[in-house]
Amino acid sequence: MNAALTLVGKGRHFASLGIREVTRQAGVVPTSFYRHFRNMDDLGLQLVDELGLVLRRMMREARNNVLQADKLMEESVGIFISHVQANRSFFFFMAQGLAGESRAVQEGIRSELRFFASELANDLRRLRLADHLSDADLDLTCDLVVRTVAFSLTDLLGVSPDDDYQIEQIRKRTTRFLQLVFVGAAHWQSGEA
Amino acid sequence: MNAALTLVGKGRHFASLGIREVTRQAGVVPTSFYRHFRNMDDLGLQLVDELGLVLRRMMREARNNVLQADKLMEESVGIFISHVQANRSFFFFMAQGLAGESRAVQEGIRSELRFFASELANDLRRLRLADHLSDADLDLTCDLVVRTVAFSLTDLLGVSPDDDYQIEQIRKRTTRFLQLVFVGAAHWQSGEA
DNA sequence: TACCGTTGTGTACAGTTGTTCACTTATGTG
DNA sequence: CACATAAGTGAACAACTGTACACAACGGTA
Repeated sequence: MNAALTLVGKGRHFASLGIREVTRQAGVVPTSFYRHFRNMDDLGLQLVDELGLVLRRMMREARNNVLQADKLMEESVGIFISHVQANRSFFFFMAQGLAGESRAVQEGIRSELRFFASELANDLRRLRLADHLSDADLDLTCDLVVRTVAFSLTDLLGVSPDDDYQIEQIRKRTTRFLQLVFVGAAHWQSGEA
Repeated sequence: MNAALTLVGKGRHFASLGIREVTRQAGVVPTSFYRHFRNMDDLGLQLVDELGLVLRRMMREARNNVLQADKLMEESVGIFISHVQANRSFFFFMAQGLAGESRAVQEGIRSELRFFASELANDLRRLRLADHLSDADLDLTCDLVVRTVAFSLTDLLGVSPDDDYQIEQIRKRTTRFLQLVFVGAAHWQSGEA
């Protein structure tokens, strides 16, 4: 799994990886692959599971560090970006998988995102930051937030990890996107659709 | 190019396509490939160009059909969805390319999206629908709109093209996302960041 | 009609791929 | 220690890959 991730981190697309290639990178004979996975799809699914862990760690850190509500978005986006930097390959895999070859991997990642959005909704409820929104409208908002951040991932992975200027631009832009969404949510009234 | 697109439409990922595979699908001998393209990346780039045409057609139709501002979003999302249905393979290619293997293709698609966002900003200015926003804030809003729609693409491509119920759900959800963004834009004041 | 540039063909080759099988080696538990 | 299970090995296979080359059919223009 590390080998596959490494290759993805080097810019290869997961869908184009072969068994021999992965085992070569892992420094192991091709047949060893079958001791652990049935095929590449299987490996992909297990990577999705590990990705889930990465996302949960990120969520936990965000929850711990965002105590006062006013800096909520800046801090969260910052944490997001630093986790992406620290687990670049994983997030490459995630970005690729969203439109990937394997339906199962695709669905796995999508469901991680859904989970993330629902946890976010819980937190906002708990912090009483969304009292005027119905459950459905809060879900809508959180879904949009997660999508926006997920799309920023594409930007982030497109620039070199030490191009601090560009990363800062992405950070600011993403933060403003979220502010825009929350301003929308603050003035949202259910009936208006 | 049609052959490659067909394979992508069948669920294959562009990055995993080979020259022989594509020529086989095209009903042509492998060597013929080199009469038209230097390699698969080259083919991808030419597909991006054609994708540009598809997007421009879509934009034109949206401009013609959205005369009264009140139904702007419903109509636009509808047009978007019908174009996706009519050019499914192209949009598969686009969704894949955003996190694809070839940096050039990736940048090409991204620049199509930027163009799209800037045209959208022009239109909104022209229709005087965004008079209270600075140019920068209007750009921000339009960028977010385009991203949101682009992400919906992933949802749309994930469901069967004749699953009318699910498509309708996506249509409604995407529309509401856009409404949320525009409510945000309407109440946005530059200073608040 | 003769000609030329474009597209397509057939053959060839060396390298890579996924998968199989019988085998050795490592690892941790009773 | 002995032993069962897990992990890794090496050789072999047929199938497939990208690419090269010399040659043939096509289409339009002079």
